[in-house]
This record gives sequence, C-alpha cells and structure tokens, in this order.
Amino acid sequence: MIQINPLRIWASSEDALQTTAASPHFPCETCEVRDKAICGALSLEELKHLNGITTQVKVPTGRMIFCEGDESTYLFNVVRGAIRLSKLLPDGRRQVTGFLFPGDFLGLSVAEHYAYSADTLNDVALCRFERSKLVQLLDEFPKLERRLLDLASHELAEAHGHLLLLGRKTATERLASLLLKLLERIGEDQNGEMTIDLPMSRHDLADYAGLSMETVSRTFTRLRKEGVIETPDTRFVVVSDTDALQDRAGDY
Amino acid sequence: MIQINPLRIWASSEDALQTTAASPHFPCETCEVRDKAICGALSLEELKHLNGITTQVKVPTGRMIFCEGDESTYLFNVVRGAIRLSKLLPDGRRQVTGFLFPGDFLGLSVAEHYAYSADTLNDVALCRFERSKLVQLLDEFPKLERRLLDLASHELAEAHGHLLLLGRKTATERLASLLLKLLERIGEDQNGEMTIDLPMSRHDLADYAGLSMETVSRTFTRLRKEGVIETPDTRFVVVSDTDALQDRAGDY
DNA sequence: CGGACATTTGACGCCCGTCAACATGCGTGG
DNA sequence: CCACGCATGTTGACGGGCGTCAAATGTCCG
Repeated sequence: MIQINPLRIWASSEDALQTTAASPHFPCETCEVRDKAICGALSLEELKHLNGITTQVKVPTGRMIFCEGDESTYLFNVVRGAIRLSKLLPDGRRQVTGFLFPGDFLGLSVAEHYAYSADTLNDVALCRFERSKLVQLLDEFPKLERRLLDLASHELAEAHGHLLLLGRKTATERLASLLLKLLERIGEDQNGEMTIDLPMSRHDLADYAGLSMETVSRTFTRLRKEGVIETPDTRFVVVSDTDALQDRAGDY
Repeated sequence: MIQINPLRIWASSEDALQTTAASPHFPCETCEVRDKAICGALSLEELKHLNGITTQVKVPTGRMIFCEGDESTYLFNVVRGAIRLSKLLPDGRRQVTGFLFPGDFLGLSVAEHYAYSADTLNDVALCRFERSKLVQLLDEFPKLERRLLDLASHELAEAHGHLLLLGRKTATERLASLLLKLLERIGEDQNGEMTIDLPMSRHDLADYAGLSMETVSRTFTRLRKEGVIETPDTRFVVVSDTDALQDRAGDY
C-alpha cells in the first residue's frame, strides 16, 4: 500500500502548534480540545505527563495519515480539521467507516495494525503519541484506560448504527441519517439557520452510505425540492426542517 | 419493547452450571471457556474474586437475553450455545450485528443502555455479572480492563469489516464472507470435510448480510451448483472448496 | 396423515448503479 | 479580464441485481 509522507509538516510559524515534543509552553494546557478528547480524564498534573509524550503534528489536505494494514506505531487526537476513515476492496470499491473531527481519537486499536486507512479532508492538526508510550501511560493512569474503554464502546455503538444504516435503510434514510449525524457533530447556527459546512465530497458521503455519488446527488435534489434542506453551495447544507429530516431517517 | 423472562433458568440437574453465585465448587476453575473469555487475563487467585461476583445462568432457545435500550445492568460471558445480536427499525426491518459463541463477551458497553438486542439461537449457558460490580473489579484488576479494551478494539475491527461487507459487497461476496467467518469460528472437521453446523436460520443470515432470505437461498443454490459448498441439510454447510469460497468473498 | 413452519424456486418489478452528457466552480495563464 | 481546462457535481436514460410476492417443496411433529 502506498503511503505518501504521512506525517509531513507543512509551513507553520505563528501557530501555537509545534512539531517538537514536550514544549516548555505546555501546550496541553491551552489545547482547544482538551476537555473533549481523552485528555479530559486527566488532572492538570497528569496532563503534564501526557504532554511529555505527545508531538504536535500538522497534515495538509488530501494526505494519508496512515494506511490500513500499516503497523500502528502512533495514535492521535484530532485537534483541528476533518479526517476520513476508509477501507478498500482490492478492486477499488471503498467503504468510508467514519469521519473524525476535533476532539476525536484516531487509531483506537490495541492491535498491531491499523484496521482502516485515515486521510485528511482539509488541513489537520493532530496530537500524536507513540502507541508503546501510551500503553506505558495507561499503567500509570488507570483513568485514561477507563476513558479509552468508554470511547471504544461508544465507537462500537456508532458502528452498530452504521451497520443498520447500510444493511437496512433506503437511500433517502441513509442520507437523512448521515446529515443528522453531521448536523449534530459540526452543525452551526448561521443567523438562525442550522448549517453544515461539509468538508467531504459527494463521493465521500456516498462511500459512507454505501451508495453511488449519483444517488447521493439525486437524493439531495429531492430533499431540496421537498423543502427539507437547502444547498446554496455544494459545500453547504442548510437544514430547513429538522423534523422532516428526522422523519426521513427512519429511526423511531 | 417486549422482554420475555430474559433470564429464566430451565431445568438443569446433572449439569455443572449453577444458578447460584459463588458456589463452593469454584466453577470458574473448571470453566470450559476460561482461557478464551476475558477471564483468561486473570491469575487463579484473581479468578476467585471474579467467581465471587458471577452467576451461572441458562437461557433456552429463542429467548431474549436483553433488549436494545434496556438498562445494561448485566454483562455476560457466553459459556455454551449461540446468540444473535440485532437492531430493529420501527417498521420491523432488522439488522443482525453479530453472532456470539462460547468464549465471547456479551454486553461490552460502558454505556447505561444496551445498543442492541440479544437473543438465543439455541440453549445458552451464560456467566453473568452485574455491571456495577464489574466496574468495581476493573479498579482492582487493571489487567482485566486491558483485556476489555483489547476486546473492544477487536470488536471494532470486526464491525468495520462488516461495514465494508454491507456497504460495498455483492450478495455472493456477502454470503461467502459470512460463511468463511462462521467456518473459522464454528467450523468442524467431519471426516475430512470442513462443516458448519448453522445454529441460525436463512432469515438470520440474510439479516446479517443485509439481504432478503430469498437471495440468501438463491446464493446458496448457486454456490452448491458451482461445487463450492454442499448443503446436505439446511442446517449443515460443507465447504468443499475453501479457496473458491475465499475467491468469492472479494477480499484481497 | 395433516398442519405449521422453514426453505426453495419462479415471476415480476423497482430501486439504485452505470454510463454518458451537461453544468458549475475554480485556478491558471494568456 | 476572459479563455480554457480540470475537477466536481447534477441530470437523464437505461439496465441489472436484488427485493417482493406467491406457489411449490421439504421438514418436523403431533
């Protein structure tokens, strides 16, 4: 599998993020996702230990972070940007297993190899630690381990929802469900309208929902004509009628 | 949601399993799945503690163990039998998220509610503990927590494989993949022929693979006509040509 | 033997994938 | 500034894979 400079750093000068470990500035303290990420389980004192084994890393748009099957030497916290997780079949068919956003944990797997590939949908900032050092840290801070277990079981529940979506929902239900999930995760109130700024392409949405790009596009237009959403730009989705979207998602 | 006597015990006399906790006979010691299950992480001494909080439980064929959304008061080890995990849409569409067999852990979730329903495909023996007590135990035995984390990340990887199956594989690939998985898990050598004794119906297989029962049936017939499998009985599948089945699974 | 149930098989239709044409946006360079 | 090219998204036409419905067959058990 090809891996293109997975962790190359792009230019950054005025930015708070550094590529060196254990900065004297103790960046964890001022981290934007500190309470969301696994770090939220730790006291300030413990956080200093964590800070000691982390490296701040940036990855530009469209780069591989790691590949399915690679040895899982690193784990990450997503600090900024959006990430696509996916699995491939040998003939190129792709399944997107999830999208990650700031505060999410990446690489959760005690296994030796990554179970999926991860690449960037836009410029991403990561907080990286070596897996071996994390394991060490887990022994020191049991709270961290509990947090990881919580995380894993939460992701498992998410995955099961995704299974239901892929196995049993119609195209419309799939897209409605996906939009609702994105709305919850990255939806923003833009002068009274709940809006999603999609960092991913129609193709990515399709590969998440087990559909073709064309079907996703057609479903978008149908939802638009029915007044459920607006799409002022391909990149933005305004959810005009959340209830209607809920109805179309098929759950309950 | 309906829940029919989820943990009722059926007649058992000569059997080693008891319905009472902490039997003086220390059943963990002689447990058939002791090294497979999470218990494998524990020393004999630690096992005695675990033994103290477990209850041996039996559930007959076709009973609910718990329902999606129920408060998750109990966790289980599967000692004997086969279990179906599933999620439902309100209109009855069902997605089977997995099948469990002896040695598997059931209820992995630190969340307050089960994310899916579990019911029995045949007579099942379970080793049950209260979630609250388990959490307590995790504090005492960090090894156990590590084991659970391993387990969770393994299940996560399984789920991602399932996502790929549902999202991107054809009917034949889905069934071939499923049969290979079952072969690995419960396949037995019956005088030189690798055989699967299916505890689940065609309908269950279909709901796992996101297909209709009819399509599963037709795919079975096709695989039989092509000499990949034999189906002497609807319950038994003999895999005559494992390589051919691999080819049809679509991976690699 | 007969009824209930699971499975198989067949006929038919539809949802969604495929292929292709067209539209739109964006960056580049003249 | 516009022309052009490329990438992405939309729309239309068409076909196929799989779902649905229904009947036939097999199986179990009273």
